[in-house]
Amino acid sequence: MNQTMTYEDFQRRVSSVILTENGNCPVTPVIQMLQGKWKLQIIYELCIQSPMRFGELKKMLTPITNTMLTNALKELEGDGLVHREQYNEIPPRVEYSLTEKGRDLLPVFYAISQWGMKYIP
Amino acid sequence: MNQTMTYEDFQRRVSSVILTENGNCPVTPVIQMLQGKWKLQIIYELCIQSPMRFGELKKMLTPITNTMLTNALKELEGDGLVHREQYNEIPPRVEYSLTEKGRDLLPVFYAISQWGMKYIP
DNA sequence: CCGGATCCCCAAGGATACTG
DNA sequence: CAGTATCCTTGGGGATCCGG
Repeated sequence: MNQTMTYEDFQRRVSSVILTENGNCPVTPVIQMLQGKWKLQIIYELCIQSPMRFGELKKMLTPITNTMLTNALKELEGDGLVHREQYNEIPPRVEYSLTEKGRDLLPVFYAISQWGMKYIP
Repeated sequence: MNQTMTYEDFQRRVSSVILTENGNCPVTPVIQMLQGKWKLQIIYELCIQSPMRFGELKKMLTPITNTMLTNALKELEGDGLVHREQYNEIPPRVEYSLTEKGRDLLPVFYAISQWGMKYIP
């Protein structure tokens, strides 16, 4: 998959790659899931260090606002990529980490990274 | 890269995967490049058949409007993913095809597709 | 400390009419 | 046929203030 392929090779393979049996494209929902100004950065921070508290994430992602961080984390949790662990203490403590589903995105990031290193100056 | 890895493996590898030497993340610009409601569908159509004329693309992507298709194609051409070939005939004819840079996205689509087939019901 | 609730802004998305 | 030009709508992104 890594060397440059001819257009004929590409066309021969593409239907099995980006189209499933029922005719749906599995790529679109994944791209949509990773959209949003802060999501990739949040995932990246949780890759480097995990778990992370809300305040730690906010500090790393400055100048993100509380609202934006809360919304992004909720969506990531809703998509099953991030796990939220709440401890009922005073003062409150909440820790975020990647799920297995989130960690399984690594091959995706790897492929994108390879492409980016080749084509992004 | 394909079997599930432990979180320790993941953390050990991630910095080399989604962070380059200069500290920039090469993933973000690629995701941004693929954003937009119609771009992935356009790329997909050009994978299946190429070259395609403006009207053919418009027909395949119904109910896309002229404005949206024009904008998306211009951005894709500006990013070097799509090639535009104009023939000075009457009536006018313009054909679009993927560049090598665009075809090289196949490993990315493949990785996303694998993830999607595992996690998207 | 970790958010929720509101209100605002602007760019992306889109409908419609027109043209070389 | 392959677009342009124009105007309109929508929702993601964000600032600010409030609460358990």
